[in-house]
Amino acid sequence: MATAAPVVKTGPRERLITTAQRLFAAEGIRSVGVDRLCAEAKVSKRSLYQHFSGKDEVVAAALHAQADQHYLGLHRDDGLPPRDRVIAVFERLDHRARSPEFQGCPFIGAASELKDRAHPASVVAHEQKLGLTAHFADLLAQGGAREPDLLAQQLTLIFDGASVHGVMHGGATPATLGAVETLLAAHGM
Amino acid sequence: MATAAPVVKTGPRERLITTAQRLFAAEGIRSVGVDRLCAEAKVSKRSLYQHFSGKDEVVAAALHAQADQHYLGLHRDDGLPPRDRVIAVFERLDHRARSPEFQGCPFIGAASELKDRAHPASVVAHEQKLGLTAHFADLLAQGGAREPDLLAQQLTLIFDGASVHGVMHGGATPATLGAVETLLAAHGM
DNA sequence: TAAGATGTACACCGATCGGTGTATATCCCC
DNA sequence: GGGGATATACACCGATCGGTGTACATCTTA
Repeated sequence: MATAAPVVKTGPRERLITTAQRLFAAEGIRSVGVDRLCAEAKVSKRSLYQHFSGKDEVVAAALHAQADQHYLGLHRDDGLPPRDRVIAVFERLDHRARSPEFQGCPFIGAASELKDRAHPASVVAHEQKLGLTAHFADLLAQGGAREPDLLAQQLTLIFDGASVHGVMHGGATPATLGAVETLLAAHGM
Repeated sequence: MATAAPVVKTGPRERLITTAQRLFAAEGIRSVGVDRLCAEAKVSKRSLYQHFSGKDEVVAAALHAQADQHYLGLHRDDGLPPRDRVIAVFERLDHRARSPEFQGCPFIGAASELKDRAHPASVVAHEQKLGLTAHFADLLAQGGAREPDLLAQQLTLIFDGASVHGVMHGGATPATLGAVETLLAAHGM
C-alpha cells in the first residue's frame, strides 16, 4: 500500500496559480475576485496574502508559470528540421483554437485587459511575446532564411492575429498556414 | 453674435458614449464603474438607465459608434488604386500605433476582456472584424488579386497582430508593411 | 401658460471588491 | 514530545460595484 495515493499533494501556492490560470482565462482577470479565487483553489485568503503581496502578484505569477507551459507546449522539439518546427507551432495553435474552451492567448488577454504596461503581469506578457519572436528568429536562422529577425516579427504578427481570430470568432484559423508558408517562401525558406 | 457659441450641445447619450470610449480604451471596461462614467460624462446616473438597459448596453453602444468612426478613419477613400488603399490602411494603423495614447484596437480589447461571446459588445466587435475582412476582400477583388477572400483573411491576421503588437510593446510595427507587401505579391497584386 | 417629457440630485440597496486582524489547527523537524 | 512554521476559519474594514426610488428642476410644445 505504499503507492496508494495518486493525489499530487500540491501546496497552496500551486493551487492558487493553476486555479488563477483557469479562472482568468475563462472569465477575465478583473472579473474574478480574490474571494472566489481562494474558494475554488481551496486556499484560505490569509494564505494567499502570505505567498503573494496582492492580487496583482498572483496574476503575474500565474502568467509567468503559464509562459513556461505555453512555450514547452508550442515549441516542443520533435527532431524536425527548422522549417517544420515553425510550421508545427502554427499547427498546434490552430489545433488549440479548435477547442471550444479556447480563450485566446493568455498574454494578449492580460495585456489587453490590464492596459497599464507597468503592471507586473503586463511585463511578463511582454517578455513572453519577445521570447516567441526570439524563438522564431532562432529557428529561421537555423533554416537559413533571409532576414530571420524581420521574418520572425512577421510570424509573430500572424501568430497573434490567429490567436485574436480564435478568441473573437471561435474555431480554426484556415488562412494562417498559407500566410506562414508564403512569408517563409519569400525569405527563401 | 449669432454664431457665438462653439459648444456643440450634445445630449446625455452622446456624452456617455464618447466618455465610455475614452475611459474604456484607457483603463478597460470592467475597471470603469457606472458612477465614474456618469461623473466624467456629466450625466446623472438616472439618465444613463433611461437611455440604456444597463452597463452592458452602454459598452455595446460605445463600441458600435466606434466601429463607424474606426471604419471611416482607416478606410477613407482617397481616390487611390485598390492596392494603395490596402497599404494605406496599414500605414494609418502604424501611424496610430506610434501615438503614446494608443491603446490597441478597441474591438480586440473588448472581446479579450469580456470573454463571453454572447455579450452584446462582443457581437459588435465580431461584426466589425468581419467588416474589416470584407472590406479587404472588396479592395483585393477590385485590384485583381488571386483568391481575394483568403488573402483578405490573411491581411486581417496581420492587422490584428499589429494592433496587439502596438498595445503590448508600444510604438510602431516595422515588420507589418513588409508582410503585407509579400502577401499581396504572392497573390499577384 | 399648462402639461408632459426629459434631465438632475441624492439617498439608498445588497453584493462584492481587495485586504487585514485574530485565534486555532496541523504539520515537520529537532 | 515540544516548538516553530504553515495553514485554516471567520469576522471585519472602507470602498466600490451595478442598479433603483423619489422628489425637484428644466425644456419643449401645444
